Amino acid sequence: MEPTSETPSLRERTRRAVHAEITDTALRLFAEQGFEATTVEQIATAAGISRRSFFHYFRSKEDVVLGDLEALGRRVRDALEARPESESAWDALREALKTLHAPGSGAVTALEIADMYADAPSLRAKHLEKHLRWQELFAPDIERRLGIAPGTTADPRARAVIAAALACLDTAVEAWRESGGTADPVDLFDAAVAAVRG
Amino acid sequence: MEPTSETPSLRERTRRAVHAEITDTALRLFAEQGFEATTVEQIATAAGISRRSFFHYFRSKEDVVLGDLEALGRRVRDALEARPESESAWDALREALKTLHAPGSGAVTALEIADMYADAPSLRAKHLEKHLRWQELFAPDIERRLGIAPGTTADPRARAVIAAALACLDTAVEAWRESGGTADPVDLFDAAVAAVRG
DNA sequence: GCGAATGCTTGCACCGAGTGCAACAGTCTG
DNA sequence: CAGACTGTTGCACTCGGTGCAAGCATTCGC
Repeated sequence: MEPTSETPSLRERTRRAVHAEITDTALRLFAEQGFEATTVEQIATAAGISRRSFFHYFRSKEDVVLGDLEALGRRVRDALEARPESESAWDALREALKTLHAPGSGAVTALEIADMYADAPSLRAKHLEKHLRWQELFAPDIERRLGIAPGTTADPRARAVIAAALACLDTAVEAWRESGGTADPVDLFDAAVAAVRG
Repeated sequence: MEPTSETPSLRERTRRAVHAEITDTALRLFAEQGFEATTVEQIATAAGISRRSFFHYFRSKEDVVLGDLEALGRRVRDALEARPESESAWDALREALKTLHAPGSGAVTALEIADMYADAPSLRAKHLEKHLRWQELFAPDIERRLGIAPGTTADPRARAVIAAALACLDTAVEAWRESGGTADPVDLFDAAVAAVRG
């Protein structure tokens, strides 16, 4: 066992460093020549590791861009569960999703990331795939807010509401990208949600 | 040029026959051993053609299952545009999407297809990808119903509503699959839509 | 501090999806 | 029948991704 909260042990530190190095290198290459045109071979070489090692750090090329959407999902879920008990499913979801509107540090801008999504179908695909996991992650809370018994068999309602909210998020981001980053993403998101709720 | 509406010419007929043969063979294999466990090699051999020829008929392995979602999308769009002018975006979409609830002929049941989706991420991925095309296909009509000027730059609303409706469809189908095909898909869909609309 | 267990890197061989190309066989037209 | 056209096929290749085993560094127990 390693110390989990102590100094992260040399191994852990180098691991994180390599991870960061790969991420930076890859994102730079993606931004320069496009996601699909960049091979794992190139990334590995540029990052100073072997092709094989790349796959020890990332399960797929897409995962470099996606980052840790798993952890992000948990953060949103926590924000969701922190919303007032009385708040409606939609309101709680909308506010919880706004916590995603974060700084965006790093040399590669959020706009460039959005551009990658725009011309790489496989990237969009894995992104949407992660959203399906979020559905299950948020479902318990949303079921409660909708007044659905937790064990209800095959009830599409909670998942539908969550999927709809995530669709609002994605269309808002896409619209923001199309605006060249000039529009306010939160406004776009709110507009999308309002339109969906009729 | 070939006659487009005449007797479809031998070539065209054999082409269709081979297409159908591949589809049947592939779906049977998928149902038997699973989508991912089935290789294109196997399908081609079982269908009596070469691996290379398979890719002359289908762009990808997934396309065999997806069928012609392009054409299906156009049919839904036509149904959408046929809805009364005065109908709201949501109502029109909901009713138009119900036209998808069709017979389902063929040796492989709709339930088996749904099962394939359930355990093949790449299949889900391409499916969702097609939905993005549908978004653009339905957008003009929905923008009109929402009272948005057609040329409006980067407005997420129409696409958000469409994506939300499609999400309802997908979650309804998924819930139907989980019920083992016992629940009524149309009821599930209506319930999902009602929940999303708050 | 030493040896052993552990973990990371790497090369290698392999698989499966998908593509470009060129040769070949069948069909259709003049 | 000759020539244009179209579909089939094999071949070689690219790329993402995985299993395996050898080698090297680190870490842990004594």
